[in-house]
Amino acid sequence: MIKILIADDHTMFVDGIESILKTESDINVIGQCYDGLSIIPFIEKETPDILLLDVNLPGKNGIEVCKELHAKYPMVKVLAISMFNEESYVTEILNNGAKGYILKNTGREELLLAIHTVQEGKTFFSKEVTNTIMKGLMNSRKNGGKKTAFFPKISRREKEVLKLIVEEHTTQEIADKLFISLKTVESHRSSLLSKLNARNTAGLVRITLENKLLD
Amino acid sequence: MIKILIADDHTMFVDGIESILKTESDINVIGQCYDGLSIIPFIEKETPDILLLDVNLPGKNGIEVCKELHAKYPMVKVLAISMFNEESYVTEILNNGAKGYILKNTGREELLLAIHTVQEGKTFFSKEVTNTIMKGLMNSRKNGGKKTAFFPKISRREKEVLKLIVEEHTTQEIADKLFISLKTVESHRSSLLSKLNARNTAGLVRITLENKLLD
DNA sequence: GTATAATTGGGGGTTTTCCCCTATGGACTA
DNA sequence: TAGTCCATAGGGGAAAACCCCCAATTATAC
Repeated sequence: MIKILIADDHTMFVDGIESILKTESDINVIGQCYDGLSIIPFIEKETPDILLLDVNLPGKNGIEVCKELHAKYPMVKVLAISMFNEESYVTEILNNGAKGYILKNTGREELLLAIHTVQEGKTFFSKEVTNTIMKGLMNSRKNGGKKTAFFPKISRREKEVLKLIVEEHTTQEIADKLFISLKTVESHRSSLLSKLNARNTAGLVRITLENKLLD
Repeated sequence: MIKILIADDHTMFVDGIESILKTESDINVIGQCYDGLSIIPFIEKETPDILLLDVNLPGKNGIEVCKELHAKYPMVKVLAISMFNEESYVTEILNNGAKGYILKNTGREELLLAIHTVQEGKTFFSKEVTNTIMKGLMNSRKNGGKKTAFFPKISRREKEVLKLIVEEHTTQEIADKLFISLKTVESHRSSLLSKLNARNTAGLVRITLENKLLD
């Protein structure tokens, strides 16, 4: 019996996968998570064999979850699911320990095949994803590694602050929401201005949206 | 027996909905379409009671399909499904004859409720969508019901100021560039804040970019 | 195991934004 | 012709953002 945990913020999608898997006698869905933050606590209570993990999750994104999970619970096999065949997503989550990557437009048969393949300790990718990985490898050989990173890495906390800035909150409001001092938020703001090379809040918001830094 | 046609390009999602609906004795899924172009031909052969229609479809998008369908086959009730609670999507597809709009993060129970409600000839919206519609209505009443602008009209000068704000210029710099007084620019800023219903510069920039107000 | 980075926080100050008020001339329009 | 919007501009004040300085603790990476 393969124990599976599903993590996706789209309820209807989670219900859908569950309905598909329910008909399989050797698969047991032991739980659902609708955001990134609840996954680790769930696994601390009950360990699944496979985690079906959406790459774009609210709270804490799939890549971060995968990283943490791979360190703490390496026996849990992560099968990443995503709407997008995005090179950056694929590469990053695979680098963080995911055993497979399938797209949301793959069918029932392929989903079951992916689950069984991953359960046997092998890796599984959708056909389209395989192509993407190939392209990625070729590019990285051409320019010798990382081609992205136009921006210095933004930390977890900075990203939280940035999100609230974009949502029109003032520094004081952000401090209250995050239970930290006004001065700390000002620190993060100033790091963000410097890292993103912005002159003011307007620039912060523009650069964030134009480069989809919060997705 | 309610006959349903599902149209969504994400196979896994289609399978999911189908699995959910299969357990209902009064619902019969008569077909699946994975792109916009195949929907009308299908309906010409076999007419469903309800079309579960994804707003973002390859080939021909959901809004166009809905429009054509509403003209040719008004008896088919369209229940729009989308990943996004986007005001423009919601308003447009409802203006083109859709009977309901639900998000992909609504659960199994709500999906069934939506189907039964629409089948009775009533309309159904997710809670979040209702709020979006309300906002849209308020805006469209303000500017006399024009469908293009969900925001009050922004004047030529205001647009110039807005552009410079997004480009990270301060009020003083904008005044110098446009050869007008600081106070005048402040006037325009404050009109913009009020018209776009923003709290601060961050909101101004976010709303501008999200709604492509400068294109 | 030692750098490096992240997170936290404070003092003190300047600049910018935001808000209230008023006001005038011109252009469009009901 | 009166009413409304637009663009212009100012006084005065409160709030927010931005800029230096600094420093402690904790992660994380190499």
